[in-house]
Amino acid sequence: MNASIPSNAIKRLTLYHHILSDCLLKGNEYISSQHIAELLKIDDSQVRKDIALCAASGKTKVGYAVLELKKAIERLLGFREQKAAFIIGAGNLGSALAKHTDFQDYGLDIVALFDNDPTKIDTFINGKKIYPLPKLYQVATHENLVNKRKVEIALLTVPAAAAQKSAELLTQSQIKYIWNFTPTILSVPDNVRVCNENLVGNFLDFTNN
Amino acid sequence: MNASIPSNAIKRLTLYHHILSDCLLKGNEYISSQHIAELLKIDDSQVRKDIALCAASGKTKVGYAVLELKKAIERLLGFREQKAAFIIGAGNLGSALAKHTDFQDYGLDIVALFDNDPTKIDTFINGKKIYPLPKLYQVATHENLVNKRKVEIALLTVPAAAAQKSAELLTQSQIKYIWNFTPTILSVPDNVRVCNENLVGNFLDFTNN
DNA sequence: TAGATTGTTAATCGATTAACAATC
DNA sequence: TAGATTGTTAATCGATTAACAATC
Repeated sequence: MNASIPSNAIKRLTLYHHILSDCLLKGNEYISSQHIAELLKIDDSQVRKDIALCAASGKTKVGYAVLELKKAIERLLGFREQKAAFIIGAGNLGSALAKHTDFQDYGLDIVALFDNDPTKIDTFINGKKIYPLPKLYQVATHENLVNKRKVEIALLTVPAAAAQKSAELLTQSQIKYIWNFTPTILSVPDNVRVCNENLVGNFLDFTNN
Repeated sequence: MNASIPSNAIKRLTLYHHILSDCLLKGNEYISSQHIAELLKIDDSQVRKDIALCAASGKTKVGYAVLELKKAIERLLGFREQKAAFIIGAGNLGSALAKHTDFQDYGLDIVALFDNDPTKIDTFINGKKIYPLPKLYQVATHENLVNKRKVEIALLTVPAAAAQKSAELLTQSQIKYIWNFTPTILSVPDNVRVCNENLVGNFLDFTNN
């Protein structure tokens, strides 16, 4: 919620949070910055600096209280407050994301899917209904079929060829954030933000460096 | 292939490459750094600097030759040379990745999938066979059932609860790169590299900034 | 005490942006 | 010519790492 947290810190804090959840399961009460750093193969002073952002404090000689630190991260990143989102495209990827249990825990609430395949319409994935894509505008703006909540986020998982057209429908439907899982560059108005889930880029970086 | 290319540059160059493919389809012969920058909402001198890395050169007043630049990026990032990989977990996410047409174009060649579900064994996804997970070691090291190619990369798409155990099987099977799509932190030996596809982190960063 | 760990400052390193001469 | 664009250097900005006093 605080715009001044660096992107990289947000991403690392999310990973720390995963580690802390693990610790709780294992019954570990304390963890040191060094231990976290080791698991992620990063610098331990970086870990302490990131933790300082959440105003959590540790104990000399023992480290950080796992439960307390976990809650501090949750407060900082604000994932208690749920954000509603649509998934556009109910293929394998859309389905996988609709089932991704973590999203719910981290503040992303998938409220519905949209697809063009008639055999999928009105079926459910993980309790979430699939609507016909042409109904998006209606669902998003007027009828508010889904919990009367304002939905500003869409996960775009349609085939590449349909991506730009879908993006246009999304902007017309007052979506403000498009999380783009397709391997295409979308052209959208300035008031819409796109985040490219650049899988190929991640792969090339991973195996080249 | 050149370890000195900054991560961010690699990721941006991949996006430029997507844009260039689009241009070709549309029949545009030239593109300016400004135009690319606009599409990605970044700085135009950044684009020129990234392009300088591939030793491609543009023309004053007209920009860069699309086809030439595209090839230069391909040379730089080396995705002509295919790298073989396994997908571990043939659920929705694994299936989606197995069908992802882009991977092939960018040098990632999925050669087989592995799963524990008996109903999936010996079926095919996008022409790629699904093997029983316990056979991984054998396939990866001895029999070399798959094209006699050395496979060092695995995409991990199993349920979170099975992630660590799968990672151990992978390291035993001489996998060197684990692209981790599960929301867990893996503990692996130092000679194995893990890349965490941190979806939740990307989401939090995207909607907070 | 000796040793381990935090919290924080300073130093380093790298990435982005600004600026502009050169070019066509 | 005037204007647009590259290529590159310099300036800025931000992120990571090193170092170490304070603490228990």
